[in-house]
Amino acid sequence: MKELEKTYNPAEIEDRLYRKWLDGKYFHADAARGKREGKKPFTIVMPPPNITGQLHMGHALDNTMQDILIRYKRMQGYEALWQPGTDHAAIATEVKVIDKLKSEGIEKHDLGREGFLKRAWEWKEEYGSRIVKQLHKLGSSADWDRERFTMDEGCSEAVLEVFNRLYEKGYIYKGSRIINWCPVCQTSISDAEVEHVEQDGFFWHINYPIVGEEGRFVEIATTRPETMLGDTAVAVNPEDERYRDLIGKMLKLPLTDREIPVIADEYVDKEFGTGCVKITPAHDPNDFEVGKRHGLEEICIMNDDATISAPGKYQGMDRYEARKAIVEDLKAQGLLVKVVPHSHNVGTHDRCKTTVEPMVKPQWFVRMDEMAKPAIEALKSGRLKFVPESFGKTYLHWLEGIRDWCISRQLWWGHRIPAWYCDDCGEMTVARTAPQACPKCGGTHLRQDEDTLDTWFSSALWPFSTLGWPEKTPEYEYFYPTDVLVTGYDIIFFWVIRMVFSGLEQTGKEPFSTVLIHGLVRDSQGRKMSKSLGNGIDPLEVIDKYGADALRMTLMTGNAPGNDMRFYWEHVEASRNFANKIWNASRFIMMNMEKAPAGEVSLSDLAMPDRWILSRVNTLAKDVTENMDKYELGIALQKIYDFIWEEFCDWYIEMVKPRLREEDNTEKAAAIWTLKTVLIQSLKLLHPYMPFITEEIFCNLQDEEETIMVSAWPVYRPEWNFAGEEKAVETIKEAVRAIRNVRTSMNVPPSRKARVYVVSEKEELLGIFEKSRLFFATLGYASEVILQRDKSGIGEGAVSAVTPGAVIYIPMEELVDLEKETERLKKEEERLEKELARSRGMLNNEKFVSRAPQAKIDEERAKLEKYEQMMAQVKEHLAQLGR
RNA sequence: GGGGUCUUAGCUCAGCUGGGAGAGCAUCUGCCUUACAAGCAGAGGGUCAUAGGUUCGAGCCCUAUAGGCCCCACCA
Repeated sequence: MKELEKTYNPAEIEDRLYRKWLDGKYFHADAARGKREGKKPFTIVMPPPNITGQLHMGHALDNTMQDILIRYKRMQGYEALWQPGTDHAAIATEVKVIDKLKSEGIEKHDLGREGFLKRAWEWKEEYGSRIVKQLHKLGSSADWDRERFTMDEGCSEAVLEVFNRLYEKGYIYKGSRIINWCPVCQTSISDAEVEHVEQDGFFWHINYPIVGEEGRFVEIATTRPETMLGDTAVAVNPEDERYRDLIGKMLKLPLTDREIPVIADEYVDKEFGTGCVKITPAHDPNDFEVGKRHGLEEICIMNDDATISAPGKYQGMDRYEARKAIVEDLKAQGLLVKVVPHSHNVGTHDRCKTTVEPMVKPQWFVRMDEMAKPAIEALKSGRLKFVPESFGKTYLHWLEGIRDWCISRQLWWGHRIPAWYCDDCGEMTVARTAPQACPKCGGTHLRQDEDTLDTWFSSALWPFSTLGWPEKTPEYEYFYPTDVLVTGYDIIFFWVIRMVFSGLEQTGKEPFSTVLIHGLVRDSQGRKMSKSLGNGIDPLEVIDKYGADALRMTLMTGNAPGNDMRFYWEHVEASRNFANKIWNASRFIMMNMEKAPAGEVSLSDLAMPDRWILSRVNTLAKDVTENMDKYELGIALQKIYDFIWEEFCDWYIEMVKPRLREEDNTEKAAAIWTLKTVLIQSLKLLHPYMPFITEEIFCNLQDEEETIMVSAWPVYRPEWNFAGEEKAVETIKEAVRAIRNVRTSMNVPPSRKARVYVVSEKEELLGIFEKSRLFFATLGYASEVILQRDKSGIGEGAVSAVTPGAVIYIPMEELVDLEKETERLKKEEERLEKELARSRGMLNNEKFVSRAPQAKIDEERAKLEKYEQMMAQVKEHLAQLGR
């Protein structure tokens, strides 16, 4: 045991302790050891941060929650594995690397695929570990020895295996379908990556002339006039009387020399627009479907960069430029009927915010219908559950309406699609390894597909690929399926759902049983933290200034699952203050431990307050455990906070001080033993939340254990339950509060001590005060405590305070202000009156008495009795004062 | 259009299976009481959005309404 510094200095402590934990291998989980020692596994896979990423508040919250759960379970004796790793983040990384190359004056395509990938790997080596180091600063107790990367050998192996299996099963196919194309990133993206943004635009009403009927037109309305170059029909609703005669007629497509038919399709809403819709199968997902139904030609009119490819005057123009030109030309030809302002949802690429261009391209897809079913069943059966539950609905809703997943990306950084094409016969071969020759014609000129896989394809396998799957490794056997997945609600679609169906399909099991969802950390004004706004708070800055424990505590207090929270520096300060509080309480306790009398202390030696606090911390352990098991991390923390600050520091330590000043005796020894014991219990309960400060104090406090990290989690002990003492101490506390209250209202300074009379007819109650005499006097600023059965000898100038079962008198001759005293008593009378009315109302209600649980009724009766007693006392006093 | 969620003290938020409304910060009043002024002791402050309903009893459950936020969706 050594002395602590006078003020808590996190910076000095945190790095040292983290190093110690790493060196001690405390984060390491081991399947063999777990099995050998008969421990139950507990596993969390860390959502792999992008290698492009820097630690932000979202990571800090996400990882704090995981660390809390892992540390908790580890202390409970589980073989707790927190599996970390990083994600190659296909698009994000590719963009970064391209930017870096540009700054060197190099274009991606100048380097070629090989050269580019070499640079990308270099980039990964340089920056990929940055975020991992930042997670260390947070105190994350992940098993870093097992750190994985979505593109490492094992994970790539898993990707190959899954791709092949799904292909063999017919769940992966290649096809020319309409997909979302990002003209800036020059790649296809999945539906989940499209963000719909409300934009102000226009409805252009355009007349399409009817062939052979001079002067007759069909008026269509469109928000995207430029796509008319790719129109291959105009559709009306078959039920629409207005246009029935038009069906089958041909229209002259303005600005082109093409003629297109009028077709009938249910898709058209009679009520919307003009009831006539131009159909552009190659550039609109709905039109694509209509086109398929009617066998329409798909005319692609755009290049990959969204410039017009259709031959003619618009060729080469950007899509918006072309829009302008086309509108002008239509106007010139008198075909533009009107322009109506119209706001509508526009699909944008979530990463770069570019407006997505629907395009028909050959891409790879995963069929979702079959795999969605078991994923839906997993939730419905309860094998998979969300916390909070409401997110289960989001999950179901998405799965029930799921469409095939476009998994091919026109990027270089990622897992290359394992398909090879024969130059000789055109045969396509999907395989686990590059085929030597074409299986059909035997040709040896094989080219691998140029595309790579959606980055989420590999993340979807993360819970098992990181454990060695498809090999049946000891880790996979022991730790899989994992237990909890912790993540934000914003990536349920991207990731959680895909992990669930992948896990079910490949391993036959849900990859985890619980999904713990948290919200966003917003700025103090409630805005999302973002780079563009510049309102982000850097978690590392918070750690530097206040320590990781304070940051963690800030993120966890008052945070309920799924709810967003706001970040305030004031909250960090409050957390820091709490750390300081514990620090100083510990300092005080250790100071006294040095002066502790020798000898063993047994439970029977404990005084009333000792038993009280021991009983309280015992209950706390039980409550906190229950809350944590229900993932109510914020509630558990609040309880720990309240216990340490109020019950332990403000009450117990103060109660014990007088005893600590005495000569060595059993009572003093008992106090010191209790202080130490309760502190240790508290530190353990707090450790998952504030790992550093608890470890530092724990290690200075005792010599038996090397770390709090793997010390035993407090469990409820029946022998520490002292219900009688709990009640007794509550009585004393009420009396103390009453005294303080009276004194404050009389403006009596604490330095002025006074005699305190406790008057009660109850022997038992006087007995409690007798036992508490010493600390009661200190807490109540008493020069002397006098216990008696009646009011004799107290004199006139005494103020009084009514507590249940006893009345307290404090002689304050010259300080007594009759007016104030009366006022105080009247107020008390009023309060009691209300309570009595409430209580009597309940008990006089026959239905309450007949239907409420007996315990509730008894409780209420006891209260009534108590209030009646107190009321009688108050009235008596008022009478004495002549009021 | 569908779904979710929120509305509780001046501010930010908790409130577990329904049983006397809580915390932090802020405000006010006293205190440097030898662990802590990053502290101690007190105090004020809430028709729990509104209206119905269920119940002996509702901040909590049900219905509707208003407002905020979010997600999903193919109305061109």
